[in-house]
Amino acid sequence: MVKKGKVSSAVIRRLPRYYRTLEALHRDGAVRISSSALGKRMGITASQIRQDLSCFGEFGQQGYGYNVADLRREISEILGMDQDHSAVLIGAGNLGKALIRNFSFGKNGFALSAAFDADPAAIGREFNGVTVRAVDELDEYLRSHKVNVGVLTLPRSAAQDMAEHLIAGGVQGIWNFTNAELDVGDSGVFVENVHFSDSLLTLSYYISDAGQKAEGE
Amino acid sequence: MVKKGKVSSAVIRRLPRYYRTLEALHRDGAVRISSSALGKRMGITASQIRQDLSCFGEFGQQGYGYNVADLRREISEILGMDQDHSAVLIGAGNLGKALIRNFSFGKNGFALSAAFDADPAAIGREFNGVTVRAVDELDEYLRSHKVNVGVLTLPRSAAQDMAEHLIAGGVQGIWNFTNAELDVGDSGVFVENVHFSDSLLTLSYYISDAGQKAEGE
DNA sequence: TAGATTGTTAATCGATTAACAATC
DNA sequence: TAGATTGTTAATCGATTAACAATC
Repeated sequence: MVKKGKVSSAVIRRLPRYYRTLEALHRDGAVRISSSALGKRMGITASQIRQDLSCFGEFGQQGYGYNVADLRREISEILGMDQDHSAVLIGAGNLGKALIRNFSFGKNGFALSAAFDADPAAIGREFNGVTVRAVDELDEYLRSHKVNVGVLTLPRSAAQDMAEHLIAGGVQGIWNFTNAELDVGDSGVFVENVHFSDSLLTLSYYISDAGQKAEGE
Repeated sequence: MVKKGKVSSAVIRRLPRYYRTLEALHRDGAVRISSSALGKRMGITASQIRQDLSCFGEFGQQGYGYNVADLRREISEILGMDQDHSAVLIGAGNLGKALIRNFSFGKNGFALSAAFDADPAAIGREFNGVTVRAVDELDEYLRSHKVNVGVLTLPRSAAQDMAEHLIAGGVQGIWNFTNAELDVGDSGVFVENVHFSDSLLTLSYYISDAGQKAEGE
């Protein structure tokens, strides 16, 4: 049912939001929704929703709209949420611990299987069922376990080095919380950045004296 | 020197990255850079850089390029980094504490002046010079202090309610780390979302079986 | 000066929106 | 059936890239 050509990243970046909205609708007990109702709720056009979905298949029914549970499941499959991805986290400092304890990897289709840290004081501690190991053990761990994604929550200075270990270890993606711009060469590894700074500076622009004109998201 | 019309959000979202790159160049001792060299480093076209910058003024010199330190400062001003913004954080759980301790608000032009939490056990504790207060005191705090931005690092269930307190208290922006889609009505308050889930799901798509075609950022 | 590089205008490309026949 | 709503094609809009005169 899921066909894919080359889909633009603009479309891909909207998929998680569709998923999240459908999840909320489902939680509220909605059974069906039309593209126009969904568009109104999300603040985008019905046309865009239908156009986006048409990249992957036909999920609706004329005169009816979309079944909420079905469409949610379809999108979750498109996003690969059913593929039992595994992840390891590197850098069990404040942010790393916050992710281990509060972020639900499971709900997003990931199993967080291990965490690593360079600080001897952190090693051996366990958070939310995940034990912190010595970073020296990373290479060996990657050899003996299938790991799809490495999560980088460590100081910028160590980021590139650890990224290279992850790439050598065969990960397919890096979820990068450091401020570093990672160089993955021609490895084909996908880097998804979460740059807190960039985000706050964008906000800064819009609330600053000169940026007043443009409002909204 | 800084002129602004209505600048597209595509341009705005690139500004922090320009700033970050110029910051790195400056750290490495670079004095001047041309749009083509900067473009090569960032993986975008020289044309785009010149086009982007032209929204705000003329910062270069024919035959020379741009002075790194000057352009960095110009962009920091465009982003409002010199405007002494203040912020309060709501929700001093793991993520909130991680931000208080690790994220440099100061480097981004913000002073984090207070944190609030609903849990009595958290109240009174101090992290990185910021004391955690009872969330009941928020309204009064906002009345007696000028606060530009509220940072939401609390459970989704409480997010909308707290957003409304922030809006009533006169903030201009909300930095939202919760998974909730906030409704700010016609307040004009700008919401900048950091949706971890959306980010990880995007990564999930690109590393999943069907998403293989498209690589790179 | 000659070469390099800007800022800007024009051309291209891609993404969003509108329209509508198909059909549940 | 009649009304509603899809999937898709065409039209529009906006963003990116190319080209080039101006000039340091």
